[in-house]
Amino acid sequence: MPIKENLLHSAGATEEHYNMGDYIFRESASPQFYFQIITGEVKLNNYNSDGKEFIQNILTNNDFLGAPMLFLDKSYPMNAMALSPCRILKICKNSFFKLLEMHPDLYTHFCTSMANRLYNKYILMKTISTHNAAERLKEVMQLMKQEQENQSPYSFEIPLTRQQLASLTGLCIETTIRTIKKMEKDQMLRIRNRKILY
DNA sequence: TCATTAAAGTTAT
DNA sequence: ATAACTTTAATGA
Repeated sequence: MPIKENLLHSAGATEEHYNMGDYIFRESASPQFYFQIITGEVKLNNYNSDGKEFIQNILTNNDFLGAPMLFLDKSYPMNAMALSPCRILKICKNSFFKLLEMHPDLYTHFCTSMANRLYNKYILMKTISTHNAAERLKEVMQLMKQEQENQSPYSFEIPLTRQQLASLTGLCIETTIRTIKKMEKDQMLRIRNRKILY
């Protein structure tokens, strides 16, 4: 799914380092680069007027950041912040488009990646807007788990804090915690030293 | 069914 | 130590 590292390098990409808490880009800035995570985790988020955070997505190794906006003459609708120390490949818009033109197969793969992200976004949004707390949380966990090799029950440790889970589903943290406890009782997940196994 | 508030326990830096 | 995260309980929309 990701674009090969050496290919990006030969097209002029540079490797950027970010510390935890650093912004990669901010809401309303204008998109100038294609970013691809080598290692680390990045969240895409917004804050509402009360300061409450909504996390759009949490991205990790080999994911790209904010790429769809390169195709539009619009500013970023969200922030991107490093959740851990990150190594990220960065290449300017023009070089990126040249690269895609030179490699039509790459273009296709890239479109597929974007479509896939969009698809998951639709799934999550429909669940968040129509379903109860347990179903919302289950959907977030399911979407993360489907990337995993091992699909057997309780094999996947959710790499998110309760807080992040709440911010991804639009729930408050207390409801998130209580609902997770209830889901454990209902055998939908297990909890081992505070970590959620799904 | 879920948010809010408050208070306290736990873990990570 | 201090901040960040987790948990429980009470109350109200």
